[in-house]
Order: sequence, then C-alpha cells, then structure tokens
Amino acid sequence: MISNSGGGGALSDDATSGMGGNGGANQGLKKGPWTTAEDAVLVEYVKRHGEGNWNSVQKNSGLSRCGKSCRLRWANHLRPNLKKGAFSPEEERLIVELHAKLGNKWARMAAQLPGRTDNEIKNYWNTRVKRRQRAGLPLYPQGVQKEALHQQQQQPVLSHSSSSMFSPFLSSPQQTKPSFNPTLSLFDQVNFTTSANPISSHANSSFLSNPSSQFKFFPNNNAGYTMPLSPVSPFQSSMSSLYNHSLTPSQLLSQSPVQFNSGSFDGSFNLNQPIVGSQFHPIVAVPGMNLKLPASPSPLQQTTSASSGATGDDYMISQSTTANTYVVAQPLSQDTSGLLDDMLKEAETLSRNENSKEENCVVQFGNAQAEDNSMAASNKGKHVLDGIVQNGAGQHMWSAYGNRQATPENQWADSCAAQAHAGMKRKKEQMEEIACMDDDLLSLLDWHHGYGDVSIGQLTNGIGANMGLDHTSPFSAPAATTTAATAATATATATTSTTNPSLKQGMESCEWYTMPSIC
DNA sequence: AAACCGCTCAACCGCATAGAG
DNA sequence: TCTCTATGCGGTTGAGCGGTT
Repeated sequence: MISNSGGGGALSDDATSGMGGNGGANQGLKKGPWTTAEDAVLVEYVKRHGEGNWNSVQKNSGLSRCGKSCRLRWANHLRPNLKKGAFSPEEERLIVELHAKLGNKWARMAAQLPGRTDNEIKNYWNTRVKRRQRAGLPLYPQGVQKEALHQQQQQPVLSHSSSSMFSPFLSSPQQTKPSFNPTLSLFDQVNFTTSANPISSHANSSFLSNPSSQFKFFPNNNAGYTMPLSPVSPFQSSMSSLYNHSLTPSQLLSQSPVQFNSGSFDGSFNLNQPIVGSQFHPIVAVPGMNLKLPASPSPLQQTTSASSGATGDDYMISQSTTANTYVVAQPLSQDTSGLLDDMLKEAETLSRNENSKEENCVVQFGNAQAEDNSMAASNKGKHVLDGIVQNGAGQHMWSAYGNRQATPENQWADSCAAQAHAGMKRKKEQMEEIACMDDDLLSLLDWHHGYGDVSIGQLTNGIGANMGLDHTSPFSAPAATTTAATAATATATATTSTTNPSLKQGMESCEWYTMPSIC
C-alpha cells in the first residue's frame, strides 16, 4: 500500500517533488516512501524537540507528513540503536518463543528485542508463517510449544492477559456467555479437525499447531460445537476449542453425561480429514457423532510401527477392544520405526512404574528441545515419542505425560501446580488484566467456581491422587461430549483405571506440543 | 531476454486507548 | 462525564527485487 496520493507506488526519491502537487487532497500531506531529505528533516526535528508531538512536526519543520507517518518513520527507521539486517538465530528463537506466549503482540515482542521494531517482527513472523505453512511445518518448534503451554498453565486462571493470545474471544462482543478460555480448560491438549466445517485447505495450516491460536468459539447448535473461527485465522483451532465452547453450564451439564461412554458413543471416530503431518484439524465432535479413522480403519492396537496402516504422518485414533479406550496415536514416521520397539519397551516400563507419575509428568517437558535439536533428532530418526505407553490390551498410547493419567483433573492439576511454582512473574500485568476482565469472564468464573466438583484447589491437591473422572463435572462434560479421542480416553481412563492400572492416558496424544518435531 | 512468481519490507489504514481540557 | 486529540497497535497493501521458467 505504498501509494502516494497520486496512486503511485513506492517511488524513488524524486517522488517527493512529484508528490507535492497531489498532496492537496490530503491537506498537502505526502504519502509514500520517505526520501533522505525528509528523513534528515525529521531527524533534525527530533534532535531539537525530542520524540512525541508528532503532529507538530509538519508545522514546525515544514515536512509534509502526517504525525503518524513521522512517528512510524522515526520508530522504524530513524531512531538510534535500531538494528538492521536479518534476525539472528537467537532473535528468531526469541521471536518464536514470544509469539508462542504473546500471540500477535508485536509491540510487546519488540520490547523484548532491543533494536527491533514491531513492524520488523511482524513481517518476519508473517513470512515465517507463510513459509512454514507452505512447508507443512508446525509454526512452533516442539520445545517452544511445550514451553508456551507450560507458561500458559503457569498463569493464574484469573489472569488472562488482555493482550494474550486468547484475549480476543474473552472480550469479544460476539462471545456468548460463558465462554471458556483455553487456558481455563483442562483439555487444552489435542487438536483435531472439524467434520462440520471441513476446510480442506486448512490441512496444511500451520496455525493448527499454534498454541496461541486466537480462538473464537461460538455456540453452533444444540447438538454440537462449532468449529472455532478466528478473525485472525479461520484455520486456527485446537481441541481446546472443544472444551471452550460457549455453552451455558446447564448445557454442559445436560450434555455432560459423558457420551463417550460405551452407551451413547459407539466407539468409532471419524476424522473427516486426515490429520496429516504435525497438523491437527479442529474437529467438531457432535455428541453422538461417529468418528472414524480417515486414513486407516485399523485399530491402533493392531498398529505397531511396522503394521501401521497410517502413513508416516498420519495420526490415528482407535478404539481398544477391551475398554472404550480411544487413542490418538502419534504418527510414527518411518524414520522412527526402528526405534519404536525400544520406545515401547521404555514406555511399558514407565507404565509399570506406578509411583513415578509425578516424575513422568515432567518427562514430556524434558523432551522439549530447541528447534534445531528437534530437527536434528528428527532427521536422525530419533524422533522422541513422549511417553508411549501401553495399556493392558497391548494398545500403544502415545502419551504426552508419560504414564500419568491424563484425566482432566490431572491436567488441571498440572496447570495449577505449574502455576504454583511459576512465580509471580507477570503479577503486575496480570493484575491489570484482571481489572480489565469483562463481565463475560467474570460470569464464567462465577460459574466456574459455582460448580464445586472440581475446584482449583481440589485439583491441585489431587495431583497424583487417583482421581476418577467425574462425569457430572462440567469439566468432564465438554471433554466427553466434544472430543472423541480425548474424551473417550479420559472416560476410559476413569472407568478402567481401577481395573486396568496399566491403562494410561492417551488424552494428550495429539497435542501441539507433542507433535513430531519436524521443524 | 522476457515473463512470471514469490518474497521482503516499508508504509498506510483503521481502530483502540490514554490523556487533556 | 464527555469530547477531542495524540499516540500506539495490528492488519493490510503493494512496489521492488531476485529467482525461476
């Protein structure tokens, strides 16, 4: 949009003179690229008068630029200590991390990158998004994803940053009450595709692995849950959305009786779209809907690294022959197949270790690696499958938390526990944000605390405890009714945990931060 | 050599917010 | 409390450049 008033684009320096005449339409203000002469004038002005009061630049310096333009020019190009040139690897890493934490808060990101401007960062990021989207790579390296999630979990529930990645829907006027913030969710783990809104072109959307997706959740109808749509990226979604749909508590409760129990859920999944690569697609799990495997009908228990009918990057969901245990399996790339047995053995060992739940919880994060490392590992075929565990039926479950049961409560507890040691890092900011919370969120919180089945404290205290899934809990309800694999697994976990101690969760089997590190 | 294509980056636009009067 | 103004922020645009066909 570099266009001067004459409609021309980026012009050379002589455009200045050319612009003079046409500027009349804009009160003599020039648009388009800055000339060196203009830069000099602006620099001189700032030297004399300092920054700010940009509108007076035109008056006092004779520069035919609006204040906005002057400020932008100064901030992005003329101010001292600006770094020019390509981002260093360290800066790139930082940007990725910051974006995972902050979302599209370019100015805040720029504040963390001395000498860099928000515009630069924004451009870099958009380029990166394009590039990685095209390449079918996840937007975030595995390590960053994990860290970002960790940080999200560390944030107190009440402190949803107004500038956080999820804030848009918190404050969205379109939002119905109560809307669930992903960070409130216990189930913000698994990404799926939507059957209600199959947008094939989204298949390669790297947004789908974006933990900072700016979700918007709308109630669709009585039966199901809409695919979250975002004005930022309509492709963004995650399983978390399914737990953050806009339903009233009563709706939740009415639908809560975990329809993935063997009764109402027939045990078949149908992902309308294959989950390809490391991307997952939002899924609308309408209660009662059948979910079937898109790529391979084979149940996972028949699927080993060697026998898997899935292609290297296909994620699979299958049902256990024993319990209604639904498992989302990580794609087992052929590169990894040679290691699978070892990993399975290791996972099996882990699964037997009933006392190591807490420690195993950390395993997944311990596997977080820098992008380069992940790439290296991936290239070497040493793809880390976090916590592959095996249930009693020989079903391999790819578990993000190792053998720790991924009940919603546990995840919630994880979050709370993480918060507990997270420190009060952003306390001030968070307090400000709390003050800015809108009624919607407050309503949500009221509701949230009104349902006492699972309070934060309980959940926190429940870490490591053998907490069954409370099917009447509003927290279990969305999971059960909206997410096939996760909910079913959670249900199965709850229903079989006492009879099958080795059955471990597969709840987080498809989460963005446990995706193959192919970055 | 020319056409095409994709990428980068500078700049603009609209909206939101803060502060002053 | 309201209005106006200045500033900040994020999204978008499009020229220019380099690579490819």
